[in-house]
Amino acid sequence: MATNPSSTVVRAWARLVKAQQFAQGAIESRLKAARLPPLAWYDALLELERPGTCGLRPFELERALLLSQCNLSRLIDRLENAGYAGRRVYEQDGRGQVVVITAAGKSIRRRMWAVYGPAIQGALGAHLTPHQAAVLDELLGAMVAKSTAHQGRRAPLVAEPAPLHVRPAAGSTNSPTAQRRRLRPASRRAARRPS
Amino acid sequence: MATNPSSTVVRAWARLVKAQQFAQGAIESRLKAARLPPLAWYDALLELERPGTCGLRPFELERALLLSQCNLSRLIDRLENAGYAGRRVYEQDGRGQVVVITAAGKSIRRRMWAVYGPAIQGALGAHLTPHQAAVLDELLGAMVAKSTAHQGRRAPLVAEPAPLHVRPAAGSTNSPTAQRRRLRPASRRAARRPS
DNA sequence: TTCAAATACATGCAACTGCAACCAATTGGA
DNA sequence: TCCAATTGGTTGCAGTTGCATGTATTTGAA
Repeated sequence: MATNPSSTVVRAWARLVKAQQFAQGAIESRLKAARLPPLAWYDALLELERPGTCGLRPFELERALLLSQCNLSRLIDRLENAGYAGRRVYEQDGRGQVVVITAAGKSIRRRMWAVYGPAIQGALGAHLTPHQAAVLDELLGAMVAKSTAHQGRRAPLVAEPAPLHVRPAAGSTNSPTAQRRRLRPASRRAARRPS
Repeated sequence: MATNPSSTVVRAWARLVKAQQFAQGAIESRLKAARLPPLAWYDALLELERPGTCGLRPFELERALLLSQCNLSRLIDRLENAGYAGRRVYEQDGRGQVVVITAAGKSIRRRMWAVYGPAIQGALGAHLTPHQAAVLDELLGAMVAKSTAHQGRRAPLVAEPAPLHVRPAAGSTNSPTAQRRRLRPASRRAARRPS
């Protein structure tokens, strides 16, 4: 376990970092140029839209997004201030919450995908043949799976990144079952339009 | 160019992000546990140690490390405050500087590698066969090369991540040719031990 | 029943990042 | 020669992250 990596593994690691930084930089700057929210918002909104309309507990989002608890809490703040998500009390456990996506959240996610999708293609897809993409996908998938299973000290991580990106998401915007029992501190930061 | 990516490419992208985050998190936390500086310091010190003892201009480091200029300036501040690097005036151009690594910098880089190397192996190498590692390395290398060549609007990026990691680095710590003409503002932030 | 431990989430603080603005030296015409 | 444009680097500010801590609720065992 404490052995040194081969030079191939080291080079692969260096390139993994560079490739990710490069692609993320390009994507992030395209979103910014379109005056859209950052990537992290998209990921969160996508997760929230995924499981029907029931919403997600913050700690579930935390694992799905690989975020620390405190940062997730503040990300939800921002989404809430922007009107893209809302907090509901979790009836079965007074400590807990359920985070739900709003209609505006669904809308902005779709608008982001219109930029995000082509940006992925430009940063990754354009440089790979379909076969290369499949091989890369397989290798990285195996790595992620082993990482989460093996040394999964932080969190189990979401099982699959999953390709879902545009979906009807049948159901009403607000869950009628959540009765809004008022959330605890509620001393949230002042709202700021993401403009 | 504005086309949508295949679902395979999207999944590969999602996994690229997860794999990188996971590995980086694991590595970073191992360094922290060993009370060593963060990864970014290592990368910078490695670049500084690479080209003989002549040092590097900040804008060269900027491209090598994929950092913005303002952030690099502050990273150099931190390295300087920690005693791991120094600024020298660039005689041929009064605006410019040359950043050089100190003996302490070389020493800490080696101590970091003792943790960093095994951490790479644990986060990446342990999950890949040698053949898989070679394939991943190839694919990512091609991607990085195409990215930098194609839409290289930010910077040319370093040609090769290069495996060099433990090296004699023959030469004195301080270049005897730099005459220390005093650097401009010099109103640096107060030194803080990285401890 | 009661209370310590665990869980779910929030927040103060320091550090780090990106953006925009800035200053100084150099270059390149007119 | 002179001055506008460019290049090299720094800094103020606002926003984001990590760490440690705090608070409310629930669980579990005596």
